[in-house]
Amino acid sequence: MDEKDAIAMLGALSQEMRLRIIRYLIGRGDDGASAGEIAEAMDAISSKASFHLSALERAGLITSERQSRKIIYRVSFLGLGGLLSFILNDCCSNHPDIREHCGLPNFEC
Amino acid sequence: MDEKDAIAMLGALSQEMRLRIIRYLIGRGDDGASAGEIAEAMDAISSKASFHLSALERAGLITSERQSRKIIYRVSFLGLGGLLSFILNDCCSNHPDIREHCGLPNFEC
DNA sequence: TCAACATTTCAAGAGAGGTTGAAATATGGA
DNA sequence: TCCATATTTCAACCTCTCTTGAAATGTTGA
Repeated sequence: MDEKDAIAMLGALSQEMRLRIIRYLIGRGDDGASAGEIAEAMDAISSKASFHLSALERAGLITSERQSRKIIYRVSFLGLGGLLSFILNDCCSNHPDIREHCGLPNFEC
Repeated sequence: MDEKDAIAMLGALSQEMRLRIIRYLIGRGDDGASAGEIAEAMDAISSKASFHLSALERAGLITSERQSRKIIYRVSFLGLGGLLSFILNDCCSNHPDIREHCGLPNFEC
């Protein structure tokens, strides 16, 4: 996870429908959801949902797996965790007391 | 910190120079840095730096304070912490074991 | 008040990103 | 093979963002 990856992930998350998709997929857990289910849940036409799903996948925030006719999307905990670590470490490595300002519990960075 | 605020912050961070400015200002700590120092550190013309500084300030990620002729910018630990909390809580509230996937130490969400 | 300094604002142009409907691709079952 | 289903790709259009140089604003000291 370098700076370029982080910028791509931040950009992918900074869009209303994409953030809603991430939240929806987190709620679905390991089951994930098909592109059609996601489009319906977002109240969006298929091409719009597909556009945003591919943006999220390109950024490494979700994964896809074909199951017969459907394509199942799942949130990538690895990707999301990597982004959080990037921000936290960029934060904490330079300034040890930032954690406190962040309202986050104490832990080693 | 609602969804709109988070999207604005994520969008503000998802740009190379703005992310570099944040990292630079974190390194400067409470002293902060003037617009001119930041522009020089970023190797950017003043209007370009000013454009990105105002984007970061609008998003709540940095603060500004005039000191005679100069304007001192500082990273907003409150803002940055709020964004982290938003992502973490959105994450953890729905799915308690995501922390583990994130590679983050254990703590209460 | 005037000049130098520090920074922002503005307008214009280039480029990236988002939305839409239609067409294309892929899959499974009759 | 043919049809229905599921999803993506494409092109067109619009909007938003970024960059640049020039002009405007605010501040200090002579």
